[in-house]
Amino acid sequence: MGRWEPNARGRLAQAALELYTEQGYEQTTVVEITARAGLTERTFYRHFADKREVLFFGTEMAKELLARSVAEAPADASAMDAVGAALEALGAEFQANAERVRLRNAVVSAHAELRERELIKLAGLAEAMADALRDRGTPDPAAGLAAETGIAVLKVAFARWIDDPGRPDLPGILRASTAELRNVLADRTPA
Amino acid sequence: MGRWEPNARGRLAQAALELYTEQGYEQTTVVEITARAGLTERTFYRHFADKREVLFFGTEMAKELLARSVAEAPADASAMDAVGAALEALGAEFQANAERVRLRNAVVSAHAELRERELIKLAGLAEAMADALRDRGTPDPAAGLAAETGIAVLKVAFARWIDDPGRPDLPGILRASTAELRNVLADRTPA
DNA sequence: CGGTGTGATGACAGAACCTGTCATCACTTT
DNA sequence: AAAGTGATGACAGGTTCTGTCATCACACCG
Repeated sequence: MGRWEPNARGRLAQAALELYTEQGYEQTTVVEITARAGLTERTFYRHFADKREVLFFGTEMAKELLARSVAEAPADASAMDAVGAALEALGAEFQANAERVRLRNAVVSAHAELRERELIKLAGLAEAMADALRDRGTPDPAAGLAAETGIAVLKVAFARWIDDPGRPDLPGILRASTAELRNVLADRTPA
Repeated sequence: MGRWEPNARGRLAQAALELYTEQGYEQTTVVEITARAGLTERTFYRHFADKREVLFFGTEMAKELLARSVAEAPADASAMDAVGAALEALGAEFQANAERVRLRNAVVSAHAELRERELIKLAGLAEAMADALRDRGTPDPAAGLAAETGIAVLKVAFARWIDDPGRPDLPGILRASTAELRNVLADRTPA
């Protein structure tokens, strides 16, 4: 449907990531982004709530993936096992797009503003998992605890995945981190 | 030492909390805050990095309290026990200033911008605990996991404390939540 | 006692972010 | 062919935040 070039949203996101990477987030103005995408500043704000949001396109998809994975876990799986399965599904997705994920992460982690936005998105993911757990019968506060703890594991595992390009198996790191956490909680800190 | 009225920083923080409470965060401009404090806009930004930061005065103190509590935990305490002790110390502090904490929380939780800032502060608290754990010999990734998980417990327990004014014992809620988490991780979801 | 810092503040300009509002225009529907 | 729709452009304007220079009380120093 288009009098105009198609996919304005995608063009804006693409232009933004390029410019943020090329010359830095703070050095890039919204006008520059829209100029590269062949649009005007006002239109940028019709597609994205603010200058940060353009980098968090995929969050909604991640949320759905986590919620669906929790919902589809075997009925006899524990809450934490359902969360673990969801995390591994998301980890596999990250790994399948490793290059883009790493590039985006480099931009985000370099700017406090963007890290803040990332954290609230992660909180949203936790909330989605908690809701899905409650739907399958997990009571409170266990649902919230399992979900928040899952995000804590995701943070730690993701950081290790980023730091160690030689170990590309993110789902494996997630599984290992969860196991490690069980040890930590069980009071047997490993050597 | 002053040609000017003393404690400009405190006056600004006080005026800001008042105005945010009276008329809302978004409806309050920095100029209004400085007018009430008898200063100019430019001076506000000499004391606080931005309009949000003025609400996060106490974070540095909380960070020190957590780090100190972890460091001072018995040498034979596990990582998670040290984290638990630190959380309870912070919880006691919150409870001792319950009114102010609740008031501030009402403002923060009503605005996404402020929740973002809160989350990055919480991440800073986790980092401080992780550092303190490493100092006392906890290896990675256990240190990061224990710290991040501790913050996850804090979030859940704090929310319960806020939601249920009839149950004022935050340290107790923290201890119970940690115990509950051990159950969740041990795969025995309670009735 | 007078000169010279020093440090916090004021004054002012200006860039960038974000919003409200109305006009435009191709395409669709009736 | 007329009316409707939806995305975009154009423009004005408020707010946040920064850079820069001036001011002024106090401290220190000779």
